Amino acid sequence: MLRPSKKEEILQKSLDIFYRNGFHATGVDLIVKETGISKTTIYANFKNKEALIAAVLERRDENFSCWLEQRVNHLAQSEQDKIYCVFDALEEWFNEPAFSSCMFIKASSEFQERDNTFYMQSVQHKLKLKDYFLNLVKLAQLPNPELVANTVVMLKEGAIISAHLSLMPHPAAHAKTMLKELVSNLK
Amino acid sequence: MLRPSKKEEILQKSLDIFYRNGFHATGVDLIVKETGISKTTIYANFKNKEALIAAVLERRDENFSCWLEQRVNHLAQSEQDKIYCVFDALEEWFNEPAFSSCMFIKASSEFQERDNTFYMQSVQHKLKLKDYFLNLVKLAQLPNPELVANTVVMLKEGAIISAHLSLMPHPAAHAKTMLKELVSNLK
DNA sequence: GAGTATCTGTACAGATCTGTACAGTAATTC
DNA sequence: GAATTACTGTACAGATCTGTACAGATACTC
Repeated sequence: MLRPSKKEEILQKSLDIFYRNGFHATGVDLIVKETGISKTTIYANFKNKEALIAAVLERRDENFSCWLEQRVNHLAQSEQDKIYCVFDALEEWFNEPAFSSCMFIKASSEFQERDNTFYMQSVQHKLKLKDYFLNLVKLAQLPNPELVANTVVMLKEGAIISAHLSLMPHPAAHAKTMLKELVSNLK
Repeated sequence: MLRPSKKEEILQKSLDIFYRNGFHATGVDLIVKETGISKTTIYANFKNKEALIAAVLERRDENFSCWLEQRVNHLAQSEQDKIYCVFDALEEWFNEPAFSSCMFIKASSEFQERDNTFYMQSVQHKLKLKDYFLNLVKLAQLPNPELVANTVVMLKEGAIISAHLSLMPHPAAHAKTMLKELVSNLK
């Protein structure tokens, strides 16, 4: 059996490299160079580059969902507050030096066919988050939770693009304000 | 002198191919195959693939801005209505069979370095549209035009991603509703 | 410490990609 | 209709990319 630590190392470092450098633009030789792990070992752990990308996206999905939930739980003062704290967490993310848009927006930009595995993984990630938002909205006992969850999705995606392209200052804060105003109209 | 029509043909058809297939994933040989124009002629008109992409993005910027302005002018019942009709135009765009996200979101996904030419072209395109929205907001005599223009940008980008990944039904209509509610709170 | 599993390094096959060379063809110009 | 200009087609150099082969080194196991 291969030791799990090597596979983990390849996965984690590849995640960074693909996030930073893109999918098509990143060759396996670059991963070899930046990880210091031989190409033979990489191909012993992952059938091919596609399998590595699939694993990277799966891991990213877990990492991001987990991180977001933890930050929201930490930042929120109450159950009602959680849905708004999503945007405080986003602001933290945008302010990280390594922030460079959302990995799944980038994946679905490079792999656009509807039947492409990576495109579908991207959709699944976004729908999973939408479902999480739906739960938070219900937790806050807001009316019309499906609609509000869609609102949160729209604001989140808009904020990510706005942050990535520096289209405005503090996009997440602005999105949070927008959400609060929209919710106050519902009541 | 080369006839302008060939250069035009290369440019227009390349635009479609890059939009559909991505930048890294599209080789010059594919452009040769799909245009029926020889590689020699392509390289006679464009110094290299980079120059072709730059020209494609420039053209896309012109096409999209022009198309949006025309659709808004056609759809709007009044000057005050124009800013909201941006989202009616977006809905039309999303419903086109060939719709596949925004070319500049995709360009900035594939070319992420801040000093990359294509990344910068993408930012410029988005800022140009933001300026157009600012003018429409002022035309509608809304308070705090800078803020509302940012709101429009955020909703537009969020709607594009939501449409591309099919995260909800009618994202543009939802965004339009959101904008109207937010504006009604300002007054 | 012998044997086994894991990893490295290099080398390379085969595909693909950018960009160029060049001979020949079609169209324009004078 | 001769000369120039624009375009095609093929071929290819050189770089790069995926994936494999294989010999040797290193670490783990009993």
